[in-house]
Amino acid sequence: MKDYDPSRYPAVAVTVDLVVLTIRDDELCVLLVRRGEAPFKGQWALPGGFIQPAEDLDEAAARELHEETGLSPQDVYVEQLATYGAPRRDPRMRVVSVAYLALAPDLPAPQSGSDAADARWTPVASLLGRNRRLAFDHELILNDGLERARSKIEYTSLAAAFCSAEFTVAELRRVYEIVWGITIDARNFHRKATKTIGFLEPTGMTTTRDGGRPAQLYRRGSAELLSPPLVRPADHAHQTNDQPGA
Amino acid sequence: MKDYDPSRYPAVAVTVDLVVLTIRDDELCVLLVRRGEAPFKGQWALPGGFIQPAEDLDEAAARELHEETGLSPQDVYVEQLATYGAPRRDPRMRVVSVAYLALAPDLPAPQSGSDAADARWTPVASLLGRNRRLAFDHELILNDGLERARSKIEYTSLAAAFCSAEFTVAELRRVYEIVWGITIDARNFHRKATKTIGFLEPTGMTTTRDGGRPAQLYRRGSAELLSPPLVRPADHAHQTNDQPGA
DNA sequence: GCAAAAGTGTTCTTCGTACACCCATGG
DNA sequence: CCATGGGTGTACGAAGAACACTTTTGC
Repeated sequence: MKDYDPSRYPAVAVTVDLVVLTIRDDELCVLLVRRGEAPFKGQWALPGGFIQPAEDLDEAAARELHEETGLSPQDVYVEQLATYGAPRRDPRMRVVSVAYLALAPDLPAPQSGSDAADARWTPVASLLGRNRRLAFDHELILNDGLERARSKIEYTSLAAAFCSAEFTVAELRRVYEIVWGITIDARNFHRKATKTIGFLEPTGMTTTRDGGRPAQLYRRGSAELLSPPLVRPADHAHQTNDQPGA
Repeated sequence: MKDYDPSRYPAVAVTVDLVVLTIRDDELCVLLVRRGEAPFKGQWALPGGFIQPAEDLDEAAARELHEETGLSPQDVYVEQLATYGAPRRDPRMRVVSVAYLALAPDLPAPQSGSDAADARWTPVASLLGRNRRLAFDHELILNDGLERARSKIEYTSLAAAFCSAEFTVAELRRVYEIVWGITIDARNFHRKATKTIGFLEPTGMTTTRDGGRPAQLYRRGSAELLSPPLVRPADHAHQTNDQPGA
């Protein structure tokens, strides 16, 4: 960052794009918006927008998230994912996009969308062999976000971000099963989750909403990191760019 | 990314900054350059510079790395770290900086520096209680890079990126000991490292450069991910933003 | 031979997995 | 009283930690 000569450098626009994940009807879903203008008019894209002069990147992500979903940051886990800046990723001009990953519980209203014309929760499984691709390089960003989420619930307590404020051990286990696409022994999971200190905080209440014997209700505990982690079988490598934390 | 009205959005400059780490004389060191102009004139900063019109972010990082160290990307591991864009992090104008983490073996020439006036390998330990702070928010970026590196060598084979092309198990163990700041049982480490398939590739050669009985020389294996990982004791949380991979 | 580092074997304990079994509710 | 899911006990085997011990060099 030496001599800055504006004539040598083109105008660069900086945007934030959001990979907002939730679990609906036992499926992992991502929030997509339909583009109203060119380029990629009519195609689905990740929600996002330009950063504003006075806001930090995290603030821009929180603002966009609120505009698209009506959610405030305390209800949702948000972390920076990665930044994408290939020269021609947007045909109009040079756009560098800072992507964020957000994990939300199943939302009462699908999306309020004070802003976006058409926003929708889309099961990620339905995007795999799809004809209609996502706009820009959003498919790449989405895949990076998915891998980050899959890897991060191993060693952090983030899986609880997919659950509502009070949840049962079985509901938490369903999160792992859906995000990882595997089945987990309910009894061993129960033992491990309840014995990991700081992971689950008992409320003293019970529920029978899942049928059968009443289950204890828990809140998210204070622990950020799980040690030992909850490891998934070593079939797919966890390969992304997030270290634990952020 | 709806209506783009340039008048509503200020000019934004995008830079890449590099956290280049190596091990010299049994210390973890970072490459710093001394700033020749205001702001922060005379202070130490991470190397970096503006992105150019036709290059992707990764290319910009590789170019800056080559300019500062003379190293080409195949000698060094490089991955994107995170992006920093607080409104006034650079007093001159709005600058969004995409930070990269690079891990290099101990370099024959400290730095060639065809470009930077004054570049130096600085032990990170010497930066802790230091009076002279780093320029901009580079201390924050450096800390994020350090935590990423510490966490990433647990579950990837990246520790070998700190070693020269051919290395012994003991030299690899020293990397872990230095980066994590702990001591590791040499015998158990040897067993674990040599039995992790894809981690080490035997060359058939031996060396006595570390004294004692001759040691086998190995090359970096093909494995990116280590399973099971080499876990450090659970004192400090590994908290960053890198998932394995990248 | 002695120091120093490489490398192997063994023991102990901890932890994950599999699964038998009991508990508490709704219908 | 039976189906359903919640929750506990236990046995087996794999893997990590600690450390005794052997190997191969330089001096």
